[in-house]
Amino acid sequence: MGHHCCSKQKVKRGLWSPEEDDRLATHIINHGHGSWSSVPKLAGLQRCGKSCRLRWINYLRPDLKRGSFTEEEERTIIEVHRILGNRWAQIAKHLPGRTDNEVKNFWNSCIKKKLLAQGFDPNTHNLLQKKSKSKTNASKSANHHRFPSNSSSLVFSDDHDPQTCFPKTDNDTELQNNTINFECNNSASYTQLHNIAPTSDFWSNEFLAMNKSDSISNDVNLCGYTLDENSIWNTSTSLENFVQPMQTTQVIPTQEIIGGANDYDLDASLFNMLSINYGFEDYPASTTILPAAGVYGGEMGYAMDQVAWCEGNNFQCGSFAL
DNA sequence: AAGACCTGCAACCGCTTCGTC
DNA sequence: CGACGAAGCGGTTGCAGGTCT
Repeated sequence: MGHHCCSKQKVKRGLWSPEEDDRLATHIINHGHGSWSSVPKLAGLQRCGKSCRLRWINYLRPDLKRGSFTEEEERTIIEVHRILGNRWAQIAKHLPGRTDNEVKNFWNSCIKKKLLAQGFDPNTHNLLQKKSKSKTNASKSANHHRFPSNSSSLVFSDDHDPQTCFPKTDNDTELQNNTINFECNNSASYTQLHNIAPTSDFWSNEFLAMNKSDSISNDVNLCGYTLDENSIWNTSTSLENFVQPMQTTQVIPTQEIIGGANDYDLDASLFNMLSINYGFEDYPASTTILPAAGVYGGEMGYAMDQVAWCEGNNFQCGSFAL
């Protein structure tokens, strides 16, 4: 079965011969590709336009880099994939001379296996978890590893449903102390406050560094950052590197949800519970994440949260979900 | 040596997005 | 605003070459 664009034509398929490559390259170098559907005819090829386009983009383009991926490229792919997922074309834009097809193949044949061998889920970049007997129990118990043993205020019992947790406060007072308090109200025995805060190292070293690098999408999937809970959340109530929010705060509206509902599990709900909605106000010359005042807004039903940061006077915002 | 199996990669397929009318 | 064609994109397939048994 041929493509839609060439179903009426008699087209050759399969591997390209050197002669075909030469015809196509010569034509495009001399005349440009214009409309791809007209390229086969103009170049004298028994191929469909779609096939010509692919051959040019993936193989004949003069600016393509040949050879194996470098370690630097590999790191870039992993980092960008952690944020963007399987958006190969977007990932390839961060690797000059590489094509989306090449990146995709490299991911599937090499990086994926490496991550699995290291115990990471290549889809989520989280640590792989052992499957338990029942889905419910599995999801409930699986989350303990996220938090360090010394984070006593963040330990939940198996009979506790994190989805019923909600921020204790919606006023500014506690936020201005750089603390985020959650209360679990489904059981009297779990009515305790949890003071958590992202560590400054996380934001400054990981998240901000990424967003300084290039034009990464505003849609930020932070699930990967939950891998090293010690570097993300701590129980400290002081965040010396955080800038105090202003009294009047612009809350960034919710943006596109990343990830599908299919992936939703207790990991997600737990992470959602611990997530923070940040709002921002113009804060000159700061590259620091700003926790906003009055950000809770009673919207914990959302399966996602927002985060934002500023670089100079440019404010960025993103959403994350699992 | 030969067949089975594995791996990497080029190419295809079908869906989505974009642009034009 | 909807229809249509072109382009873009990601998942999948098929094949050649390598490795294993």
